[in-house]
Amino acid sequence: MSPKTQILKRQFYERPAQLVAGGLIGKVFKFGPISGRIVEVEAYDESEPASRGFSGIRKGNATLFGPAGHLEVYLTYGINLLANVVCEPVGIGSGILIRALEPVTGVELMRANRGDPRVPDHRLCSGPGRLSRAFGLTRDDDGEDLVHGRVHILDDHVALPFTRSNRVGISVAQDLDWRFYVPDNPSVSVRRVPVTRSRATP
DNA sequence: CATACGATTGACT
DNA sequence: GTCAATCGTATGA
Repeated sequence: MSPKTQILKRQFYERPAQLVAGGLIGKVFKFGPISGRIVEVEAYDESEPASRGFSGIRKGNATLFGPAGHLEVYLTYGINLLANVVCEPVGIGSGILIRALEPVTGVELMRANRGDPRVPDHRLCSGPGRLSRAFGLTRDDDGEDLVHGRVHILDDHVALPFTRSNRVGISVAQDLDWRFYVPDNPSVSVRRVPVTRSRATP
């Protein structure tokens, strides 16, 4: 008998981002009728310069410094909303970027939200901006409580094997292997990640 | 004020 | 492969 599906508890999130990140792989991100299984995330720690928390509390990142287990939704490139899971106790600005999901329920709603009927299932949530759009997230969802609010992360006891690489799309701290993803999963974002060279080719 | 620039995406050569 | 879209925030004159 497998244990019952449950919402992840507050204490799950009150840990360093690198630890929570690995724990999120295989969990289910759910917003109303729409849900997807997490297959790619990146950890961002307050102490390193690629993190939005690195420079302290600012106008747009207060949620990140709030209590763990909340969702931070923020705009990048003036175009895309990205979703962060807040980690660590109040006052620490660390979190996890959800980068890709494998659609589970509400696939046609996702396609409608994406606005393109030709998008194949495995591309609906294959990127941080794409999944925010597929789920219909808005800036009003910034600060949503993942434990008691409308957006949840569920544990249905499905374990997926995952590996790590360096993170995508950043210009600093590129050496940290804080991207966690399920190898060969078709929903993982396809952007090429710069290879971390331990030694430059001569 | 002016300007630079993102934890990206989609269109195009 | 290259590049524009688009806008809130940060930084400097």
